[in-house]
Amino acid sequence: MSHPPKNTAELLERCYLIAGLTLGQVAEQYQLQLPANLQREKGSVGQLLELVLGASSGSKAQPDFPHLGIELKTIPVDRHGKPLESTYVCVAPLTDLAGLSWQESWVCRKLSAVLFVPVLAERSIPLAQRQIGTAFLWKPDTEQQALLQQDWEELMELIVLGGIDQIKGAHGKVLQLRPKAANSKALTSAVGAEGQPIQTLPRGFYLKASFTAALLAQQFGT
DNA sequence: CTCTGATCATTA
DNA sequence: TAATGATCAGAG
Repeated sequence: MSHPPKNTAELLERCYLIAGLTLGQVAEQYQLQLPANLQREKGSVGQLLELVLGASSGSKAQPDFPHLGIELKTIPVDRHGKPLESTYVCVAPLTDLAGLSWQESWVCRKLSAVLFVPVLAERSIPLAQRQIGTAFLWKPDTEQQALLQQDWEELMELIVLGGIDQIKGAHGKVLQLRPKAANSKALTSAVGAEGQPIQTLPRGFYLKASFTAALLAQQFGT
């Protein structure tokens, strides 16, 4: 629907044009149907925003705005601006990990520049009435970068050493590893405790809600 | 199946 | 009620 934005300024300009509007108003402008609820099409809000802002990558494993190196994330918030959910980052690689460094990891690359679009998303509010907030571009500062790197290295070390099935969502301070699959029967290859190949649930990296809460507070003030 | 977009729903 | 583990839809 929208052309990809030429530069960051143009992207932010588009965000400001929709800030304050409801999802229903934006869907109407683009003549799109919103699902009755998110129980089935959980990703529809993100996909609507991708369309409106001109993201081009679809389901490919690369930033939403490749030319700008920017990743788009809608973030559901309550009336106080607190995140209601953790934020998915990317799938976790479980094999062929030799020599993979933080700097070249997908987590580091995707999080180098993230356009967060807050959406008021308390469950009591019908989807069409949910209001889009003021987007902001986040780049991790030195401290945030260090926290992310620490968690990533700890989690990856466990994966390399065959400890993936011991990893719980509670691991990590700001980054967590959780299932990322169609259901609990989906399987992918990984490394077992004895170094042998095993089948396990696919996992993804997520930013904990407490971390994104801090980013929102940093942006908008407590 | 893998990866994208995420939120749901049960547990602790 | 927050957090963890489970799940849904679409593109490729």
